[in-house]
Amino acid sequence: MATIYEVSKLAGVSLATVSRVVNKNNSVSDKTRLKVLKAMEQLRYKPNLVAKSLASSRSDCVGVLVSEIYGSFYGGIMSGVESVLRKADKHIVVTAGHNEEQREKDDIEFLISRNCDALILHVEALSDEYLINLCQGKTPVVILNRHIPEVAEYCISLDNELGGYLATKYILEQGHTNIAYISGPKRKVDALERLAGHKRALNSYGVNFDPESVYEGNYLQVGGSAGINYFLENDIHFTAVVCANDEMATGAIATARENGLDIPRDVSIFGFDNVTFASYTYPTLSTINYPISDMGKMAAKAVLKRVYKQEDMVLQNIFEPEIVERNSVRKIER
Amino acid sequence: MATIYEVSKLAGVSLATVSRVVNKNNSVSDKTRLKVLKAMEQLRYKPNLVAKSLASSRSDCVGVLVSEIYGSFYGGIMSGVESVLRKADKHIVVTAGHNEEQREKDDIEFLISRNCDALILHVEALSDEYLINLCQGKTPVVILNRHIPEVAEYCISLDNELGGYLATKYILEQGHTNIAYISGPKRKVDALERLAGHKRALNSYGVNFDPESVYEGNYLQVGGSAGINYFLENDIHFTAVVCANDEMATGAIATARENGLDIPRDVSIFGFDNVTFASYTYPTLSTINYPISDMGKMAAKAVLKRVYKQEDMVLQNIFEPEIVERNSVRKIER
DNA sequence: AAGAGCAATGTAAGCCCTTTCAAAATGATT
DNA sequence: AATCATTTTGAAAGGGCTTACATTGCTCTT
Repeated sequence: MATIYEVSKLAGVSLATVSRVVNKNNSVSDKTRLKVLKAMEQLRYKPNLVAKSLASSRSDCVGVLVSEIYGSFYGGIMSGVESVLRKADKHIVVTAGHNEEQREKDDIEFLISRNCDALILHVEALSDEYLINLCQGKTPVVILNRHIPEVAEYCISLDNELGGYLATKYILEQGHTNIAYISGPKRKVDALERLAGHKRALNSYGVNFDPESVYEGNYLQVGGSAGINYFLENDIHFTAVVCANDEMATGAIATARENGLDIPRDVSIFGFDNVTFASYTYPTLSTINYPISDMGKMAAKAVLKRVYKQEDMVLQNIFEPEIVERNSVRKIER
Repeated sequence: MATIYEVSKLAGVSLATVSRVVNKNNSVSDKTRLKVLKAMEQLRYKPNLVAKSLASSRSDCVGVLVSEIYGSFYGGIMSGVESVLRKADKHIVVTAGHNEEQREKDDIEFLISRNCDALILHVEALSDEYLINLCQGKTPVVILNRHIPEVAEYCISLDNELGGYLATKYILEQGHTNIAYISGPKRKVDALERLAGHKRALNSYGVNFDPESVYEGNYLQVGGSAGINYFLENDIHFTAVVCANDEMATGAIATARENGLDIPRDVSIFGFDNVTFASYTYPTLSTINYPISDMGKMAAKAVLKRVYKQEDMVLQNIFEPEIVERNSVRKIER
C-alpha cells in the first residue's frame, strides 16, 4: 500500500500538502492539487484510516452497542443508524452486549478506545449511574430506549405508558370490557410502563382492574401461550387479550386457537411493537407501532448534530407509539 | 486517558515492558509484571487500540460486509459471525453495501484501510473477477453465499440446487403432480439454481415440466401474490406451489386464501429459507432450512483458522439444505 | 573465577498520518 | 520598486503503541 509519503515524493510536494489535498482543505493551489491527485491515482493511494485516526483523534466511526445483533428490533436500530450516518460518510462499529453488565462495559471501553467519535447505546444491564457518568466523559453518548432524567437530553425513548394506554383504550373502544393482559417481565421498566398504561386506560373508561387477569410473561412466544393457558385454567373471563409484545401475541393466538377459540371471533388479540412478522400472522396482528428504526435514525441525527456539527438537525427525544389496525380484534356491537 | 508512557514512568520500567505486560508476553518477571499491573490499575490505563493497530498492523477486528443490515437473513449472518468471533475476543465492523457495486467496493476499501484482519463478505453486485482479485490481496477474505470455483476454498455457500430439488421432491412424495413454481428473479444465481433443482426433481419422478407453471417473482411478498394470480388467471392447474423463498410463500398463502382456497386443503404451499416468521404464519410454513447463521459461524471459524491460527477449526464450504415440515402441505392419499 | 547461555529489560526506530508554526511565494497597492 | 497582506507551501513535532536489537544481570559450567 502506498503511503502519503510516497505520494508526496512522486508529486514533488510535502506531506502536509498531500494531506491537505486528501482532506479537501482548500488552501492548495489548483496546480499543486492536480499534481497530487495525479500522483495519488498513479499509486492507487488509499489513506490509512488507522493512522489518520491516531493523528487526528477522530475516526468518522460511531460505535453502536445493542443487546443482540439478531432480530428485527435490533436490526431496526442498526439499520436506522446506519442509513443516516452513511449519508454523512460515517461508519458504524457494532458490538453486542447480550444484557451482561461486564460485557456492556467492555464493549463501551472497546468502542471508546477505538476512537469512536460517538456512541449509540441500547443497554439493559448497566445502571443509570454508570450511564450518567459515561455521559460526562469525552465521547458523546446517545442512549436509546431508556429515559434517564439526569441525562434526558441524550436519551431517545418511546412513551411506553402511552402505548399501553392506547392499546387498551383501543380495545375498550371496540366494546370489550373483559380484557386480560399478558405483561412482560416486571423487572423490566418498559413492561411496567406498558402495564401502567393499561391500567390507566381501564380506569379512565371506568372498567375495574383485576390483578387476576394479568399474567406475567417473558416477552417470548411461550409466554403468550402460558398466558392463555393460565387464563383458561383459572376461568378468567375475557373477550380480548392485550399482550405486552407481538411475540407473546403470536403465542397467544396459537394457543387460543388450539383451545378451539377463533381469532378474532371468540377472542381479540392485541400486540405491541409491530415487528415484521405482525403482518404475516393469521389473522394479521393489530398492534402498537414501535418506531424503533426512526428512533435509530434520530440517534444518528443527534450524533450528526452534536459531533459532526450538522446544525440543521431537528431532534426529538421522546417518540409516541401509534395504533396499527389489522385483523386480530373484533368490534363488539351492542 | 493515561498512556503507556505514563504507566511506564509510574511503574519505573520501559515502554517495552509495559507493552509486554499488556500483551501478555510472558518474558516479564513476576515482580515487574506486578509493578506494571499496579500502575495500570492506578492510572486506569486502557490501551489505545488505534495506536496499537497502527503499530502492529493488526486490529483484532473483522470486517463484515452485508447487503443490508436489516432482516433475519443478514441478522443471521452478522450474529453468527459475531458469536464465534466474540469468543476469540475479536470484534466486527459492519457495513452495508446495498447491492450497489460502488458502495460494495467503497466498503471493502474502508474495511481494509481500517486494518481489518480479515473480511467476511456477502456481496451481490461485485463481479467474480473483482472478488478473485481481492482474494489475492493481503487481507484474507471469506465469501458468503456464493460459489466461485477459482477461489472455492474461501467461499461458503448453500447447495441451492439441492434445496430446490428437495423441496419439489418432498411435494412429489406427498402425492402432488400438478406443481406450480414461483421463482426468484432469474438474474440471480440462487434463483436459477433453485429452479434447476425443481426441474431435476420433476424429471427424476417422471413428471413433465411445464414452463407455463413457473412464474418469475421478485423474492418479495407481492411476488408470491402475483404468482398465484397469474396461475389462476391462466387456468394453470395446481395442487401445490413451491416458492423460491418464504417471503413469496406468505404472499402466496394470503392471495390463495383471498381466492377462497384453503391452505393446505386446496393448495399446498412450500417455501425456502426458513426465516423466523415461517413458524408464525398460518398455517405454519413448510420450507427448506437455510442455515445462514451456521454459515456465518463457519465464516468466522474460517477466519479464526486462517488469520488467528486456531488450527483446530474444522471447515465446511458447502452447506446442505434440509426440509422443515410444518403445516402448509397436504399429503394426497391415493 | 571466567565465560557461556539465557531470561529480563531497555533503547529507539518505526507505523502513517495531522497540524502548528514559520517560511516562501504571490498579488495588490502605493 | 518597495511594502504589506494574503495565499500557498514546508518542516517538524507529535499521536500511542510495537518490536528488532542491544544490553544487563543472572545462573550454571568447567
